[in-house]
Amino acid sequence: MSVSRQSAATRSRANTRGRLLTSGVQLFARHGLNGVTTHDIAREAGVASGTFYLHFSDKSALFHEIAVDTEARLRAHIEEATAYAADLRGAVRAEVEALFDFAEQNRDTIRILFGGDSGAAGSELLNAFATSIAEGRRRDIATGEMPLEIEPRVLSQALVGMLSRVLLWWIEDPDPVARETVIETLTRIQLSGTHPI
Amino acid sequence: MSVSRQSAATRSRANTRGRLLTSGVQLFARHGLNGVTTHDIAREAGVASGTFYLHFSDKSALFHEIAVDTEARLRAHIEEATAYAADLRGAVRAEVEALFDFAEQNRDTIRILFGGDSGAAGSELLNAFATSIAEGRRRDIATGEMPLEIEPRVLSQALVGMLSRVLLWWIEDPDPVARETVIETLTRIQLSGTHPI
Amino acid sequence: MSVSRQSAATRSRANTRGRLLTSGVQLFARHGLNGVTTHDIAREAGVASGTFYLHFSDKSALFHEIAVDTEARLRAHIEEATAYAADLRGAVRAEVEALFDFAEQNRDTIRILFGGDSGAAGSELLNAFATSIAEGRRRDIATGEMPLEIEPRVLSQALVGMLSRVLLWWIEDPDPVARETVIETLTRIQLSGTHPI
Amino acid sequence: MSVSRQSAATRSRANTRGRLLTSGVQLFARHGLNGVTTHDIAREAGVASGTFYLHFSDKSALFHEIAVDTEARLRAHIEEATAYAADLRGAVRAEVEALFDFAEQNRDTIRILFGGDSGAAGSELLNAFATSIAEGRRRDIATGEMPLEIEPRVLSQALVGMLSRVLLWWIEDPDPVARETVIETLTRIQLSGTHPI
DNA sequence: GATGAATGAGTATTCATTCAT
DNA sequence: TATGAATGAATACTCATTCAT
Repeated sequence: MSVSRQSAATRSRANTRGRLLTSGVQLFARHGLNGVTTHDIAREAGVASGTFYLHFSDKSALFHEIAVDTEARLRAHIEEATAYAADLRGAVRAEVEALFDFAEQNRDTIRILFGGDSGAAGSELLNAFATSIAEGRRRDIATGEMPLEIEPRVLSQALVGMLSRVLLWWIEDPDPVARETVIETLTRIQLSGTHPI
Repeated sequence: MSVSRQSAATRSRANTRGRLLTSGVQLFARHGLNGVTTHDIAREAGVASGTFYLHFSDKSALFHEIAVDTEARLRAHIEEATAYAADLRGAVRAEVEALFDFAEQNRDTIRILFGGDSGAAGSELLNAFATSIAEGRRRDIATGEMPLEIEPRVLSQALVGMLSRVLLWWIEDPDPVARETVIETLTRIQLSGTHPI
Repeated sequence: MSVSRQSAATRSRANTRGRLLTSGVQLFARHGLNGVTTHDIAREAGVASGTFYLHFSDKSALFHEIAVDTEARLRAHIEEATAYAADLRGAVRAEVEALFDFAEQNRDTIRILFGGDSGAAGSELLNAFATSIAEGRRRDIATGEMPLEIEPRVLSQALVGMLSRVLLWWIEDPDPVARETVIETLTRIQLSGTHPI
Repeated sequence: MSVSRQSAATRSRANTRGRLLTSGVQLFARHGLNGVTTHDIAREAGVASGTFYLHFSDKSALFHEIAVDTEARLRAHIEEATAYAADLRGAVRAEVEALFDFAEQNRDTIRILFGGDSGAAGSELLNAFATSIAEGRRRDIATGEMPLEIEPRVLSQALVGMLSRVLLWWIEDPDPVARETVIETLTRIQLSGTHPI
C-alpha cells in the first residue's frame, strides 16, 4: 500500500511535469522564450503558477530541457536512420530524410531547437552532423578528390546554415514544396557542394 | 544669428541621436533586443533616460532603424561591388566578397541584421541576393542544364541560410580561417550547388 | 481539507481586495482620481504595489467600481426609503432624507460619486431622481397647473445641480446647519420650484 | 527709437502671452487641467515649449489666471446688466440673462470656470451672486415673508448648484432648448424657490 | 525674449519567484 | 505535492521644468 501510494504520487508528479513540458513546447514554439511567461505555461498546463517551480528551477531551465531533449531524440532518430546506409549518397540522403521526417512529427520542438533562442543547442547537433560530412571531405582533400579551397570548417557551417534554414522555412508551411523534393534538393546540394566531380 | 542658433541646436540634436544609435548598435549586438533596456542605451550614450524618447519612439524603433539602415548600406555596398562583374563566377565572387568586406567593417550591425531579432529584415536582403542566383537556375532547368530535382525556392533558402550562418560564425572570430579562404569556399559551394558539372 | 484550503486563499484574496477598495475610497475622496497613484493605494492598503493589479486592471477600474457600487447602494437606499410614501410631498421628502442619510454614513464614497471625476455616474442617479419629479411636472403643464415656461429638461438639470452641490457642501462640514433643516429646505425648494402655488 | 523699440518688444511679449492664454483656454476647456501638457499649449500657440515659462510660472498658474480673469469679466458683465433693474424679478432675470449671455460668448472659459478643476474659483462667483439673493431672503424671513425652514446658506448653495449645472449642460449643446426658455425657467425657479407666495 | 534639447523624478505596469496554507 | 495570493524589482514611458545658445 505504501508502495502503491508512492508510485501513484510519482505517477502524478510525472504527469504534472509532462503537462508543463507539453505546454512549454507549444508556447515557446509559437512565441519564443521571451514571449512566454511562467504563468502562461502553468495556465496552459492546468496547474497553479507555483507548481511550475516544483518541477523546473526557472523558465530557462524548462526551455533548455526541451532543447536538450529534442536534440537527443533527433540525434537518435538520425543515427537509427543512417545505421545501414550503403554508400555516401545513401547516408546523406538518409540523414536529410530523417531530419525532415523528425521535423514533420515534431514541428514545435524543431522550432524551439532552431529558432534562435536555443543558443548553440540546435546548431551543435547539426554541427556534429555536418562535421561528420566535412570530415569525410578531409580525406577527399588528402586524396586530391576535393580542391584545397574548400575549407572543411567553412563547409560545415555552410551546411548547418543551409539545413536549419530550409528546415524552419519548410515546416512553417510544408505545402508549397513536396517533402520529397526538398530532401532531394538538399541531398544534391550537399553532395555537389562537398563532392564536386 | 538665427541660423547659427538653429544649427547649434540641430547639431546637438543630431549628435545625441548619433550617440544613441551607436550605443544601441553596441548593446544590441552584444545582448540582443531583449537583453537591452532603453535605460542601458541612454546611460551608455551618456544622456538621461527620457532623452531616448526624444529621438526614438521606443526600443524596437531604434532597433528597426539600425536594421533597415544597415540593410540599405549593405545593399548599396554589394551593388557597387558587382556592377562590373564579367561573368557569373565573377558576380558571385564579388557578391560574397562585398558581403564579407562589409561585415568586417560593420561587425556589430551585421550581428544585429542577421542575429534573429531583426525578423525578416536581414534575410530579405540575402533572399534577393540568393533569389537572383536561383532565378538564373530556372533557365538552366528549362534548358536542361540543371536537374529538375533542384527546386529554386529550396535552393534560395539554402543559400541564404548558408551565407548568413557562415557570416555570423566568421565575424565572431575571424582569425581561424582566412577571409580569402572563406570567400573562395562559399563561392565554390554556391556555384557547384547551383551549377553542377 | 481542500475546501478549507480554498476558502483560506479566497478569504485572503477578498480581504486584500477589500483593503484596496477601502484605501481607494479614502484616497480618491481626499485627492481625486488624478491626485492618487496605484502605489499610494497599495501602500495605504499595506500591500505591495504589484498586488494592486491582481485585483484591478488599473486605477480607473477601481475608481469606476467604487462609483458604480456606491450608485447601486444609494439607489437601493432611496428606493427602500420611498417605497411607502403617501403623497408627493412625502415622496420628495423621503428621497431627500434618504440621500442625506446615506451621505452621512458614506461621506467618502459620496465625494467620489459626485466629485466630478465620476463622469456621468453620479449625475445619472440624481438625473433619474430629478427626472421623475420633472416628468410629474409634464402632467401639470398639460393640465395647466404649471406655466409652460418651466421646461422639464431644464428643471431636471437644475434639481440635479442643486442636490449634488448642497450634498457635497454639507458633508464637507455638517455642523453649521442641522441635517433636518437642510432636508426641509431642499424639500421646500423642490416642491416650490416644481409645483408653484 | 529706444522707446519704440521697447514698445515693439513689449507688444511682441504681450502678443506671445496672449497666444498662450488663448491656447490654454481652448485646450483646458476640451481636456481639463490634467489632460493638457505645457507642450500642448506651447505647440498650439506656435511657440517653443520653454517660452511658456517666460510668461507663466507653471501650468496651474495659467489655469488659475484664466479662471480668475474669467470670473472678473463675468462679474463685471453681470453687474453692468443688473445696474438698472427696476424690481426683484427684474434683477434676477437680468442676472440670469447676463450669465447665459456671457456663457454663450465665452463657452470655453465658462467650461473652465465651472468645470470642476477650478476649485472654488467658479463657485465663489456664483456664491456671491446667490448669497445676495439669499441675503435678500433673510429680510423676508425677518418680516415673515419666508418660512423659517428656508435656511439662507442652504438656499445659496442650492442656487449655485442649479445655475452652474444648467449652464454647463446648456452650453454643451445649446440647441435643444431655446436660450429664452432656459432663462425664463431658471428665473421662475429662483423666484419661487426664494420667494414663495 | 525666444528657442528647443535635455533632464530626471514620477507613474503605470509586468512577471519571475516565494511561501503560507 | 499542489495551490494561488503576494511580492517587489525591473522596465517602459511621460512630462513639468531648466538652461545653454
